[in-house]
Amino acid sequence: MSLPHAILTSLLEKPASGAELARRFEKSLGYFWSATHQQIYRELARLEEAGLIESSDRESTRGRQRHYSIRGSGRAELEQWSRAQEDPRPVRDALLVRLRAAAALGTVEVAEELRRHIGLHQGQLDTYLAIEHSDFPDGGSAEHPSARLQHAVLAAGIGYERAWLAWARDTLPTLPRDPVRTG
Amino acid sequence: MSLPHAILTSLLEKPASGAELARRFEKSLGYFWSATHQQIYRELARLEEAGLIESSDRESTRGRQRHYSIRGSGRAELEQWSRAQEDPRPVRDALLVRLRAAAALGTVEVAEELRRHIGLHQGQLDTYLAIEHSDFPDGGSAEHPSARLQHAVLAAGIGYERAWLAWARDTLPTLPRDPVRTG
DNA sequence: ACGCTTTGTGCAACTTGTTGCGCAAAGGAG
DNA sequence: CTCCTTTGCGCAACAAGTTGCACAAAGCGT
Repeated sequence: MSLPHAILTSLLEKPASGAELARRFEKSLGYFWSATHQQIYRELARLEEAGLIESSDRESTRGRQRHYSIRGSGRAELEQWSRAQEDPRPVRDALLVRLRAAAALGTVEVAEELRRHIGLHQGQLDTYLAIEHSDFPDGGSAEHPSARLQHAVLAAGIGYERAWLAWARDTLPTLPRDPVRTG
Repeated sequence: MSLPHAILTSLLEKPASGAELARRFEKSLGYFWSATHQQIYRELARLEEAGLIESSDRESTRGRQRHYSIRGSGRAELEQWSRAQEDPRPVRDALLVRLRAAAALGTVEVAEELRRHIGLHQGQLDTYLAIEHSDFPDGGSAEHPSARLQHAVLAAGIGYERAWLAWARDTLPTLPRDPVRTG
């Protein structure tokens, strides 16, 4: 899939230890490709075995910090992957399955859960906007290409959350037994 | 996760064989929870073993069609699940990882791939709109609750694709080495 | 020096999702 | 009837993702 490539990307941006990578995946990269620390450690081991990355391997470092960096072959692999064609994966949203189940059952109240999700998505949107404000203070006009791409990635997240919220706020008042609200 | 519940939902809407379910997952349900036929068969076996569904089990039906329908306990399980709280899963979009890799590499042309994805998403949007046109001809005002929910689910897909396309068309002209285009 | 907590690393087991293949039955073409 | 394709069912193997636990080292308060 693309977890190894996400790790290579992060290591290319800056070398790091496994724990540091895990922290990055909690924040920036993980917003659109999440991973647990176990996934990361396993993948780091594979990448090192494949010769794409290297580590400060003081012998028998169990419990000690290990620092990884990308090698030339890793960069080449990443370059090839980022040029390749890969179709988008279908969306997966359990909430929509539940709405459909609720429609088929006819007896389930979903408004409250929808409101809860609105809060969560609003929080995510706020996070994105805060990052945009701090990392891309100008309107995006005078950035150099690399910053533009990073900004574009962030903009995708912002656009997604806004669309989700707009849908949810349109949908909420149409649900049965739910008072009409204006978002 | 929620594959079993997606199957229960589909069986509640209408009993079916495994192949019929697989076809439905290609179409409506699978737009927001996809599954291969092997996943479906495996899950049907588990659900039957758990007593949530039942099948026309003419003994040793290898190669023959087997018809499944939901039982009372299955409906109860589905009802409980659709009432439960479950947080949304983080987005996963490999294209965004690739954009970020391209930003870090600084040497990769991504405009063409982005254009290709625009075509794919536009196709998906068209599909959704065609379904909306045929299944929900009136503006959504006079529908009964169950149809409203189904329409809301479809609207989520439409909103998602539109947001994605808007983002992509904003992003495309800002990419390096790419002529400015108006969407 | 001694515990206690936090951080970093990792194993093991499990669940979920994917890919590739095989086989049985049905149905049309010759 | 026989061949051949399509449809439905399913196994086996694998890849990806998750959960729970364990253990070593470092930092910290006492």
